Amino acid sequence: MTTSPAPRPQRSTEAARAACQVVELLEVLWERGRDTATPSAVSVSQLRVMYSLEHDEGINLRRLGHLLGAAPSSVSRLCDRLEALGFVERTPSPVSRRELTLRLTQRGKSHLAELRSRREQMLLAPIGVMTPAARGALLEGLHDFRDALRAAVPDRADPAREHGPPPGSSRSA
Amino acid sequence: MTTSPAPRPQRSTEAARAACQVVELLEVLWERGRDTATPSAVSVSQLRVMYSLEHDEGINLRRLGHLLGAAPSSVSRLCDRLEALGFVERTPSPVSRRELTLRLTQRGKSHLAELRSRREQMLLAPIGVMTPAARGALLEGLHDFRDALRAAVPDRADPAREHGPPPGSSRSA
DNA sequence: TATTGTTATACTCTATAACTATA
DNA sequence: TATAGTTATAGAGTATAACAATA
Repeated sequence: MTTSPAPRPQRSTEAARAACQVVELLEVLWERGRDTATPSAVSVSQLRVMYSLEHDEGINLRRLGHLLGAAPSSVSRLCDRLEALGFVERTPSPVSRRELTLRLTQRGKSHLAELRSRREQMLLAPIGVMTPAARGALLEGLHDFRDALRAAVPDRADPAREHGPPPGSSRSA
Repeated sequence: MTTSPAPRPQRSTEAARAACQVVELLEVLWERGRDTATPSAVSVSQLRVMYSLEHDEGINLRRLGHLLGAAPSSVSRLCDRLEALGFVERTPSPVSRRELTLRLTQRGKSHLAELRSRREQMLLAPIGVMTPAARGALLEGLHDFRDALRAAVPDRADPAREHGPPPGSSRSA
């Protein structure tokens, strides 16, 4: 008898653990040289703003706050700095005169591209010492993982969640 | 003989890009629910301190600053908070009365373990929807990638770099 | 009145410079 | 004098609360 497909949940656990370990290493590696690398360095918080604006162009400030899990006042201040850097643009909303339209500027997009390029560059050496088989497995696994994560990360400009608290709000101690 | 090993550098580039994309998603996902999840939440900065102390137990404050790429004063303040939380312990060094010995407390280690457990938990659902083959590839690829990163991330308590003073000590009165 | 964005105030993180104690 | 750690001061990120303009 063929034994059951046996989901092997421990494989998932191991993969999750490995992912955490990798991210921890990158948190240290990338953060360490963050602002020594470029003249105008943006903070992690500012970076998260830019990610969100890249994905959801033209959203308003409160919506951005929801995406980031941040208070409107925090986002307002973040946008102050990003606007001063010329990376983000605040324009009046065409639909409501009390709302803003937030957007990455071309300069902001370029900066994001450069940062990504630098980060990728830092990974090439470690990836280069891996065996071709391991490299292929990494590529395949990460692609699928990324797609699964995109589906799992909530919101991402889903206006339906404007009013309801997410179902997972169990306030158990 | 087997046909050309053909380094295929573009495979590395693709893998690096996929890694960046995954980390960006996790930066948003994990940060968003950071301090809503637990009563005593530590910031990303404090977390980096804890990672370093976990790996290099008993180092002094300046060494920790080097590992983090942070100024001694910043590290001192970070340790103030972490000590107040009961996660880090500052004791006099046995070898020099002007140095400190920094260590995670048992409570700090537990907190770290809980945080990791929560993060892993958040990944189980997305990993669970992947095909078994992709999951296996992810696991294998991440393991090797992690090992390669560990070798590539410099320092990690290498006392040889104690005296490399960054060029930039210009003092104009 | 309810909502959008901003400002007021307070606390944390970070850095440079000044300071104390030790080597 | 040089080094290890702390404190002083300042700028940035964050939150809650109060506020102005708009719906």
